[in-house]
Amino acid sequence: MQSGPDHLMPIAAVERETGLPKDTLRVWERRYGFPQPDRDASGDRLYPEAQVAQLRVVKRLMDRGLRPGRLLKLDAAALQALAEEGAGEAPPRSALHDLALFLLKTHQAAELRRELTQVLMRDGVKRFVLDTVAPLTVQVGDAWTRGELQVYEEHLLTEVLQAVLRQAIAQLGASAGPPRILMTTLPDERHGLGLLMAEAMATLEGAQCVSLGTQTPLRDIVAAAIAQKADVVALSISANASAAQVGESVRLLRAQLPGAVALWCGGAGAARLKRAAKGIQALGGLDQVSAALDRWRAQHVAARG
Amino acid sequence: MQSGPDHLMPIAAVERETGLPKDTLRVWERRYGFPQPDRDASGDRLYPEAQVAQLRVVKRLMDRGLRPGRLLKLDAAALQALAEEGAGEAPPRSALHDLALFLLKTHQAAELRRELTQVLMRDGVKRFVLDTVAPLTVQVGDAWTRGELQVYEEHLLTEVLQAVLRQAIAQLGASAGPPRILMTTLPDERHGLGLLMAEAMATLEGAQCVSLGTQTPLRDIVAAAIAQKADVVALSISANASAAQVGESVRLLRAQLPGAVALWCGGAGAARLKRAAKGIQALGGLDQVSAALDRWRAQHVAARG
DNA sequence: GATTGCATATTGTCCTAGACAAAATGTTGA
DNA sequence: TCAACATTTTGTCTAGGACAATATGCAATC
Repeated sequence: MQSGPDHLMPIAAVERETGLPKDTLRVWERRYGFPQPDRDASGDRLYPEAQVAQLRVVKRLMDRGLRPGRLLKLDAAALQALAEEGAGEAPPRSALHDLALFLLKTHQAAELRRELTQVLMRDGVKRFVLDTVAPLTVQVGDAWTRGELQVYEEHLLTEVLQAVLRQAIAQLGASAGPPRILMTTLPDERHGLGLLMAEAMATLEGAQCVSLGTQTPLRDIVAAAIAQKADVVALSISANASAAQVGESVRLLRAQLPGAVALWCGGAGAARLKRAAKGIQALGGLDQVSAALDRWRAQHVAARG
Repeated sequence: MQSGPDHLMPIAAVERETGLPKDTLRVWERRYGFPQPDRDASGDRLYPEAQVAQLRVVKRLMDRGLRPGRLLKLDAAALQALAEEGAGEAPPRSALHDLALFLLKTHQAAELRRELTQVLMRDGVKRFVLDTVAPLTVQVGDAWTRGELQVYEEHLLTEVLQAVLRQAIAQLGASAGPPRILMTTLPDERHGLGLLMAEAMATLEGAQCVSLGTQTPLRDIVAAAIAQKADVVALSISANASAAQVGESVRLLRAQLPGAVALWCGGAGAARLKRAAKGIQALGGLDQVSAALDRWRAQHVAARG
């Protein structure tokens, strides 16, 4: 992050940095009076770092379901208070997390990977996912909100974590039994880390996972579910996706999948699904994967036995 | 890819699909009369698949350095001819490539990875990179141009290839000696595959590579080069990046790096660097990594001896 | 009380047409 | 052959309006 209290960014940079489209930034300025960037000699917007920081907080709160109409009337202090209030349980900040963030900022990807692999070996897959990976992603999200982390540094961490998790999954895969779970995300979802964590948890519990990766078109999900004779289709839904779009997609998917195939949704975005329609099961967290599997097996043994 | 001869896409979808910003699409229509999309009831643009296909070809040719002013006057046939002419050596289409594309389209990532790893074991790292990975990326680029591959499918292949290459590099790393090479990309470069191929080649030749991953800010490259006591800084530059931006960045980097540190540039974008300024060495292809290393070692032994 | 239906408010994205600075190209002179 | 300058090309930005999709508030019903 460039320092200097009066560091100014053009609108395209703000779009990259915050993920808010240029059109949206302009219309917010017109409607709500915020952000209110400076202008250069030819009238182009130049956003002070402070406003960009506030926009990051706004983005974060919107991902939790709050709406811009309210947020953009608040000043920086009120916004900050709201963010901290809603943050829920203070994330346990460990020495490992600090080390990871440091390695990330100094681009020592290989070192970071080695460190994480070591933790994985020491704690085992389950504890690694629940106590290290999941909190780390939260920490990194917070660090991004505070402007301490570049977007590409977040990408780098994601890459490293994915590599470590894949390696872990590959070493588990041998003893796989039912149910067969088809894991993927919806077409506009680009976050694959949650998916991978879920895959690790499920594989650990002895399920047989087949991952299609991210951004699979609905028709392909359906086709693969049938071709692979999946018992369960599991979707990972991040906080980014618009609730409406997701709801529609999930409903459509449920309609097109064979009735016998269960549909599980996890991730921050899954919590925002209205009342989960029948035939759609929302998992509140990674720790519920195990319970969901137990339930499925109980029902299935009963049905078959 | 949705079929149907009259499949229509809104402008946002075209942006996603082609990588051409909405603003650019609109100004091209105003200036050159192409593309000329249909309109829906409320006047919003709807692009027929044929025009999107042509836009993909235009994008491809622009990455080779051609300018839109010329390209957009041509009709589909002329454009196609130009594309095939410039394509140079026909890429050797092997059975493996067809298999890889098939596995990609059916989302069988794990299977694909297994297949590629097998080829890697059979052929060795050098032949794997030169004969399999590099041609495969070309094939995939072509397939994208023809609209046969979704963007996310390209991402998926990239991920798989990166995983396989990383694994290969990790197993080579033991016997590393001079020169120490710091490998990375410029800040706006998001393609990391070329970097990884280069790293594999260099590691294979006994060099000691330290990778910073993609999108490293200039200051961080300089800082890392000094901290790591690098002999060489190697940049991977894809066809996407604007030649001017790249030129400026490279010049700046050269100025800030210690004089004793060599600066190597590779990738399709490196070829477009004007006359390479003194102190900047452009590598024309992956097969030149080995020669560049030999040269460096010869000079360095001579200087020291 | 919980759910459904409908009116209202909010919100993101798209539109037009103009402007301008940065980059590429062409031209001139050493 | 190279540098300096003029011209054209090109991408990105601006303003203010519009509209459809979504969320919210409220009434009516099971």
